[in-house]
Amino acid sequence: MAKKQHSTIHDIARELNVSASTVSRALQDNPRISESTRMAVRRMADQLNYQPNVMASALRRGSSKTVGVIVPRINRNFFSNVIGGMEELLATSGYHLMICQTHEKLENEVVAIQTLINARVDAVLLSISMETRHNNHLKLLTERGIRLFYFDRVPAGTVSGSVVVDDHLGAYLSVKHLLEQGYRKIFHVSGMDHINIYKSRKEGYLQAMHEAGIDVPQSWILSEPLLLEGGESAFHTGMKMKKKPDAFFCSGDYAALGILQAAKRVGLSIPGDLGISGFANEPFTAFLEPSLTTVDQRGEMMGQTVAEMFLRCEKEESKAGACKQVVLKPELIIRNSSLLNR
Amino acid sequence: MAKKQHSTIHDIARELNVSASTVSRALQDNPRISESTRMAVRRMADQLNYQPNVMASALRRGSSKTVGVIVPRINRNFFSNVIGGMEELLATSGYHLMICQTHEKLENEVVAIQTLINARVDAVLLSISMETRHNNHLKLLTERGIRLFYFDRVPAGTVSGSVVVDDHLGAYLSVKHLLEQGYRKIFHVSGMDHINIYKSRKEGYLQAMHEAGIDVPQSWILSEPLLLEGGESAFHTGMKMKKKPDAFFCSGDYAALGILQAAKRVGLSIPGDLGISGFANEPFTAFLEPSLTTVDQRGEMMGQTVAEMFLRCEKEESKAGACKQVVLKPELIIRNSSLLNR
DNA sequence: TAAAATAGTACAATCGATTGCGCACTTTTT
DNA sequence: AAAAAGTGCGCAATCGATTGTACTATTTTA
Repeated sequence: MAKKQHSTIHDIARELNVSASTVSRALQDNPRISESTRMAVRRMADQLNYQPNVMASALRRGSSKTVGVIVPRINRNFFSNVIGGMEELLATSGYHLMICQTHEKLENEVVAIQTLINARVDAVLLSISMETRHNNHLKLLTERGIRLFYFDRVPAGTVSGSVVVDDHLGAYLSVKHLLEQGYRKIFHVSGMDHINIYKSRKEGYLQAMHEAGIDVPQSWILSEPLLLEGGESAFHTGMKMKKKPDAFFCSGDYAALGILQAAKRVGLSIPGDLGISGFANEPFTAFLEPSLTTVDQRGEMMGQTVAEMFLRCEKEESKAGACKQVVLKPELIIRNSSLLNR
Repeated sequence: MAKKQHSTIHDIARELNVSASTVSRALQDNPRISESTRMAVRRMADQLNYQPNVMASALRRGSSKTVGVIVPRINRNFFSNVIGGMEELLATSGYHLMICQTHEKLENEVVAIQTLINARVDAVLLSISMETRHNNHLKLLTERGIRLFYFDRVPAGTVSGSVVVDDHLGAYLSVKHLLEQGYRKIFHVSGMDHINIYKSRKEGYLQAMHEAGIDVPQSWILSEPLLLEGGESAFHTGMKMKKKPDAFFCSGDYAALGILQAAKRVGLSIPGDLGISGFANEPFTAFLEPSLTTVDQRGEMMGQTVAEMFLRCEKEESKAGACKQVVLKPELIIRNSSLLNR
């Protein structure tokens, strides 16, 4: 089978006895081209099944119609939702996604940034890795005039465009709900403080507790990896204390699951003996027994919102820094793991 | 802040008083360039922080160092695992991923193909949508000399390079396990037959049943959408029959979950009264009560394998068609929903 | 009616890297 | 010592689209 060549504007030009520049302008609806030739060009273009070579045009104008996305892991429910949301919006505006994973390693993040710079992406949408504490590598982007937008995980002190969910509020609502159910000794399993989201969740927790007039001793806040094992370990730490918790608010669903499993193993009833709430609304939380109260982070909407923000900035030629910071409202999803009085 | 320009091979050439072509060749380790100039070029390159413009080189050589990936949905556990696997491998070889979703619509698949052609991707890795029954749109790819590899969902009669999991075997193992547990009237909730994976799973089911000397009437095979509701509906259909099922083998985990929930709602004990097994090893299956027996499809490995296949073909200049079809071994994960005699 | 404005195109340079061909010089072969 | 082979590099064309400038009619204005 002969390899069919892509046709170019020159092919169209030759067929029509005009110049390539005329074809180029006609296809861009440049007003300097007469209606008649514009039409002729269009007709010939799809007769030849012309498809513009994006690389040629990208090379010329310096913009690739591609945006880079950097996430810790693609195969994490939240992030794949975000990416899904982005793709939907950007695809309709003719943009492509280029996706990189950091696996929570700063080193990979640096490489990814470099890669995306080389690919001459028009913008980078980033959720920083756990290890990221400075932003020297991000300066490379702004130096090259590549817009940078953050979502979900934003480095401390960021003023540039970003979309996050109101973690503080999510935590606050969740803890308030636990308090309303009558729980008092609510412990908190937190992540690491230098990641904004975990810090905010902790603060939301503290605010709800303070408003309820409950003094939270340091010992109630357990900093653990937000995994099954972390939850398990937090559960046992809590249960060994003289003043045992009657509920746990976790900054992650897996940690909450770890607690739930550990609690059931030692015969505690949930929510009777122990209330539990998590964070993220992982798909499995709905199917646990009891089903797990959690906070939905609006992943898909977050993706759409960042994408929208980028598109708007692109149109208005404004800087990413000038774009505001959007804060989405999280949704508290009340399920059985915290529903005492019904 | 002045926008720092990317430096080019011409900048390097000027500094060193050599020609751009020499620089280009030096950077490619072309043997016709002397060791000394090669070194000088290298040194100057990173002194100027040179980064090749991939678009320029892509334009010239007609290859973009990018591969397109088309999946039904990014935010589905299995597919995000696959993509994760691909990314890992391809990134280390300097390839980028461009990702499109079809949302199971043929129409979107056609658009995605066209998009990827325009982006001049070096290859397309595809898992077809539910609606895809012909492959006219795929011919566009081969006509343009773009390699096409399939994973997981392969159109009937495909000979080109593909990676699938042995669905037949997975189903066979699963059903055999159910039989060993003593279940006999094992019903099957299947997907649609024109998708190879569902067809294979059904055949695996049938083979295991035949080998056990059990005759499977048509009525035992329930074709339902593989969702919660589909499972629920299948459960009720089965329970209304005079000869009720004592187990269900489902081609999807969500359908299995639907059955599990429906069964529990009517007071059936699992696995005592009813055995259940699913397919896909969704994360939630491990946390159900009882935990769900299922088949793992090796998503990450599948992604790595297709990526590897592409890289190999690329190196050997062989055609995708010449690449063999790899069949991965699935892993039966036995959990409590089917574990009778312990 | 001559000058000025406008419309519609074409020319040619450009984006940055790649590559076939050829030139000059050195080394090896006969 | 002349011919052949090899080495190291530069020239210039090329990939396909974009765009500033120039050019030729045609139309409008003074």
